[in-house]
Amino acid sequence: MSEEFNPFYYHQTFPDDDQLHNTSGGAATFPYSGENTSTFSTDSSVNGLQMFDPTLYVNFTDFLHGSAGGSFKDSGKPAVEAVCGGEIPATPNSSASSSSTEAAPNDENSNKGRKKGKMAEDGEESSKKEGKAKKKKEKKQREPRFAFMTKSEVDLLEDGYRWRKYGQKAVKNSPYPRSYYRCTTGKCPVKKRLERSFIDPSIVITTYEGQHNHNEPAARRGDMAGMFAPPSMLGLPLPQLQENQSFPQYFCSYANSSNLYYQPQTLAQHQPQFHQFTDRGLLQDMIPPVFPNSSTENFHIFQ
DNA sequence: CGTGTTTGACCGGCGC
DNA sequence: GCGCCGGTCAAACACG
Repeated sequence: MSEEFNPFYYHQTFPDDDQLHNTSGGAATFPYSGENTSTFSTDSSVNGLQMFDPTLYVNFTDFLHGSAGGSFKDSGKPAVEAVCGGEIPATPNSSASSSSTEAAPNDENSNKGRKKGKMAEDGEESSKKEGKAKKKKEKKQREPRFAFMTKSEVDLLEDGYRWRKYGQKAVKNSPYPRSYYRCTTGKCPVKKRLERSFIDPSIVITTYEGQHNHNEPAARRGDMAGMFAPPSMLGLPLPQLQENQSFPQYFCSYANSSNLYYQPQTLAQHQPQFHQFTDRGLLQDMIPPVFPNSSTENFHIFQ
């Protein structure tokens, strides 16, 4: 494995969203760095995640290890850094909230419809069928998902929310299992999955699904809230490019069925999300992330 | 005792 | 219809 963080870039798509899969390639010019024109391809995928060829993204590495970014290897402590990718609905604000409110009851229904498990011996048939019939009515809709990768020695990264693990499964073709977590705050529908990349085991792939229905992360220790959670998952407005930004250090993108949105951010913006762990997992000089109001207007679009 | 994890069974979708 | 697979359930367990 290379010593440097290899910014594989994952981009989440829905299984039935083949528009993006049909995209054979494209080109992007990164703002503020005229010569940084890269191509991208979407011909490979892993577990439903589009995987961008990292070799085409040398400039990402430059961004991530740019002058202001510093080295992530300059201490013996576990280091973390992240590249994120994801998908937002066509109208991020409205549909995001509606989808989350829709999903909560759905989830409950499905749980009730099932219940039981190995304990079932007697008159289970009826309830089983009931559950099936209910299920059949409407195809379960996928929540918007947002995947990003973090180079970290710890699997479960502190993101300010409280999570309960509810499952673990072996991942096909990977020696590393996938863990399933649910947000434990109230009836929050958000789930996340964690798995290590089998390509580079030092990388943790985190996939968030759904939107938190509570504004504030349930700050547990008040230290790292919001560190690794993508802004959209925090219920925060998406970050906005500013006039005086000169060096994008952090790359964040979203895609819907027709467009891939991306947005570089300044170090100042992403700094709260990129830093070293100390041995206690605490951070010094923590400042809250600042995400000015924004919309997809502020994103650049691959077409 | 409350909270969180482990783990085998179960469910439903999907491809063959 | 069958088997595979990803996702989820929930009892048992661990721990503070």
